[in-house]
Amino acid sequence: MADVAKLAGVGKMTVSRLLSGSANVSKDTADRVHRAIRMLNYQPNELARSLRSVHSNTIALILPYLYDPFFATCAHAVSTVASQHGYSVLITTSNEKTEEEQKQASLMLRRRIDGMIIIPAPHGDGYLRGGEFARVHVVTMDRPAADTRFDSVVVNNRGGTRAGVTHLIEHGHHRIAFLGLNKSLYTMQARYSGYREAMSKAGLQPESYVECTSEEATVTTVHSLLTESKPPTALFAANNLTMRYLLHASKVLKIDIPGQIALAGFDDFDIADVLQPALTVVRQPVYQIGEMAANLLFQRISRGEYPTKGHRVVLPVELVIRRSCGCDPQGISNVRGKPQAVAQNDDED
Amino acid sequence: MADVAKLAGVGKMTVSRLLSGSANVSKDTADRVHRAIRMLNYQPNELARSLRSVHSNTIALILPYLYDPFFATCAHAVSTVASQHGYSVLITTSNEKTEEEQKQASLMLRRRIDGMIIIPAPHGDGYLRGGEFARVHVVTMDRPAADTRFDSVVVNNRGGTRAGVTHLIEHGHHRIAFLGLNKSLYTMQARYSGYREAMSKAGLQPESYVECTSEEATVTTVHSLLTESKPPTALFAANNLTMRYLLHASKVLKIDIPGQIALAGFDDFDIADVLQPALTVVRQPVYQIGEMAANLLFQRISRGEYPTKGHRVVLPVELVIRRSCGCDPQGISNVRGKPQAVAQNDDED
DNA sequence: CTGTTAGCGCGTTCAT
DNA sequence: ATGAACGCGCTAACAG
Repeated sequence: MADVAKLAGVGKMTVSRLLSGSANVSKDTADRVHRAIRMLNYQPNELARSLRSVHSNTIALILPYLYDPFFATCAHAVSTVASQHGYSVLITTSNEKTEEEQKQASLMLRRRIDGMIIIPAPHGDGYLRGGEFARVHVVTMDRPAADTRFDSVVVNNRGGTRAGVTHLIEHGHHRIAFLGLNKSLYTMQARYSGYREAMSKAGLQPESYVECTSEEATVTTVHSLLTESKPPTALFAANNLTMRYLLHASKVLKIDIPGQIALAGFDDFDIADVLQPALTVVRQPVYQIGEMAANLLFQRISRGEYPTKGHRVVLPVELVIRRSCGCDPQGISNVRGKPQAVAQNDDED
Repeated sequence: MADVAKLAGVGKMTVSRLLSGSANVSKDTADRVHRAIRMLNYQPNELARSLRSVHSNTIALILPYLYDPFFATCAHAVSTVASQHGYSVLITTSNEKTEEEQKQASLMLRRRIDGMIIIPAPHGDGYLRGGEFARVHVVTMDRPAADTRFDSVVVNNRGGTRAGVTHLIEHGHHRIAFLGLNKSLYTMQARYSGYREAMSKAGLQPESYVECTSEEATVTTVHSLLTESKPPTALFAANNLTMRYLLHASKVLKIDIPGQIALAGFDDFDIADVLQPALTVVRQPVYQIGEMAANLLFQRISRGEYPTKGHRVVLPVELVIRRSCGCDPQGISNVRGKPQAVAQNDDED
């Protein structure tokens, strides 16, 4: 920068001012400076800029995995919004491990990020209460934060599941099993609650939570489930991955869907409508989750104050009825299924 | 840091040395400093550290989309390797647009990143020849770089496609169509070459490239393809997305696979083996692409020199035979299909 | 083994 | 409207 200033015959400050647009610079000198910048191919050092000013124009994004399409889509949304605000995104994966998440979070702090968006690992975000996080803006998504200071964006897990399970009940099913991943995940618990509510409301007995840990294990689990004395006649898959395990198991065990067993699940995905049969699912607004989280974060950043109470945003979901639940085939014009809004209840999640 | 030094009764340099482990510090003073650090809850400022030293311990990752599972998995690998090396990753999406990519790339440069990994948009990486990139380490993946100074990691697109198409030919098909995305993508061109080679070698006439731009358009395209005077009896989908379009079209048009039309594609994905029929695909080592790219980058960073000639690494692919090609159903033990190595040819890509 | 000096490249604060 | 100092937090280069 000193070189530019010298070449243009001005002080460094004039160059600085011109670049940040903070003060008025006469048309004449501005031109000279611009030319000098071109000549020398000058690029400002953002590092030095961040060191001097307080903000780094960088936010951190910490999530469990990147190869999960749900998380990746959230990340894409965050990245897009950040870009629009002129911010960069430092991304890291926690592999659902608290220690990794915490380690990365404090590394980010040392890098002086202006804010962070986290999909917290189960039980793990207590560290956010620590003093070092007192002066950072934090927003969590998909799962709420333990610390109520922070904003979080979640979807209507309970209501959505209730709608999905209720739909299965309306098909005449009495014994419906709920299959999910690791029980300690917030989303799994919320969805299981929705399942129990739907069953109870219909006067049915909720079954206990069935945990699917792997593709292979799920085959065994489903097999034993179906050879019980009173086997379920319908299954609800708590998320994408569970659904995949289930589909694999149903293929291996040669289960006819929806003839023998009806099926519905939480979270829509790319080829859910192309499968045989097309899957009935609760669709969540994946991109919007990330978008909303990022917007909340930038809102906080621009306000600059650290509120004592965070807000929990609950995004609505919709039931997409296709064929795996037992509904009739639909015409070509409606091959994607007709989304059906799920009543939104503000205090739900 | 000055506070820590004062509290411990030492100079700032001692603290600095202790933290970076660059020189020996006596056990005695080290303890005092450590205690002071605890007391004051001192966290080093990585920004200042980067400004002073030459390296920022940060790399940039620029890719088209994050919601594409292929790209996301590459990103996950990069993030994991970077973490192992103590590096952070600045991520951005280009949306396959050259301008966005270039803009982000130079922003990264101003942030003084130590290296960058790019999945370059078509035609777009000429800017990498610019002088500002002379002092950065760059590795591209999935697609080669225009500038031969840089390393790149690609897979055996041509050989893999040749193997897949040849397999279809061995099933007795003579008219095989090749469907892909935007023709200007490197991978599409390489795969189309492989297709033509396989056809020519078998004495068959390669069909022209069929471009699938959207789900809806593909329905129309496939329909007109199949109502030609001599319609193809087999289709090869050049990637994941094309395959999805194709599956959608085959559902809408009620095409029986593999009875009416045989099908194979490039790039395996999560539920390809669960579909009816299970898909025969060329599987590429997605995670390894990102891993290898990151390793190459860190290798370059640690060497510190900027070579004039980059190396192109070609990763092998394998043909996973399932049912959509017309092969017989396989037992449960082999439901994932049996991968079959594709002969690797060093100068292929 | 440890302290001192001198910047890294900027922006803030004062002066002009 | 512009320039000169000073300092952000840290480390490289020399001292001792």
